[in-house]
Amino acid sequence: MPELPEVETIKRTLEPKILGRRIENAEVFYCSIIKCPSVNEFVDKVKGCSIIKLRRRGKYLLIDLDNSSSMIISFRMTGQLLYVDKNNVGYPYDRHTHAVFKLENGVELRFRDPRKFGRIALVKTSEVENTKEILKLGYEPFSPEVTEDMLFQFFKSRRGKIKQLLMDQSFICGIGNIYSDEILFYAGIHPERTSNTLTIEEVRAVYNGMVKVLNEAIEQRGTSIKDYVDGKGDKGSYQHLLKVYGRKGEKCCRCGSEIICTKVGGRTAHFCPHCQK
DNA sequence: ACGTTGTCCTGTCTGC
DNA sequence: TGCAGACAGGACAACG
Repeated sequence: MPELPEVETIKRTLEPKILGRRIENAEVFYCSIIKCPSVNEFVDKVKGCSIIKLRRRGKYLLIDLDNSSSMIISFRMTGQLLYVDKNNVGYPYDRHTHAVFKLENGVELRFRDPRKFGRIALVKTSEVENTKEILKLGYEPFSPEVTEDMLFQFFKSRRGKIKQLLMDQSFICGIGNIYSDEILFYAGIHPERTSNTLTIEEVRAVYNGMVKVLNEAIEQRGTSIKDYVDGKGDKGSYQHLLKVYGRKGEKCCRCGSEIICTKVGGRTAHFCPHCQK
């Protein structure tokens, strides 16, 4: 679930709570969430370290520690990283809590994930950019290199469906199923349009939609449809502003036609058949 | 090189 | 009501 706006919100909500805090202990209850190294080694290395920096790359959250190692956290569909303060630290772990970081002053960071798809890797900070996960990421959507012209050239060079290209993390990272639908609605582009058929005007609309939708979603602190909550356990509110995602059968806010839902590359795609060509 | 499909999991929704 | 099956926001491997 967490796409760029959600991971950015998790980062922003955790930062003031955990920056500079020492990890006194760590416990892992579901071993598969630790991608590397071994669970024992992970716990040993993390123990006693202070958190010196939080970063986001695409949909990954990076937590730098003061022993020159970094956690690379992937939330996948249902992962959560929750700050638990002193008043709630006695609250028992539920069955979806797979790892706990006990911080100084008796507070905790709990990693929950009902679907168990989320992963945490621990690597040398200097090697973060060379890990398989991070290496394959393309541009950040707000990077200055991403421009209308750059998008136009890229779309021209490919023949995939526009929705799938927007979700291709090796091109632009951070956009998933929800925001690709919303961006394409904004742009008035059908999700199955072959990318090289887009005119420069249409690409401009996609670019503007990407910037607008992602910025608004960050402002609204993400989209909470099911599981997503930020680092403090609070829901976001962009779900109220979604125009097409999850609105199958409802009327398009622009033209009143019925929003429909199909599959594009195995993923659900919501769109207005009248507004999106 | 690219696109498609299956897999990892559990919770929830849909339809019979 | 109960239950089986479909389906879910992601990423990756295997295959054609």
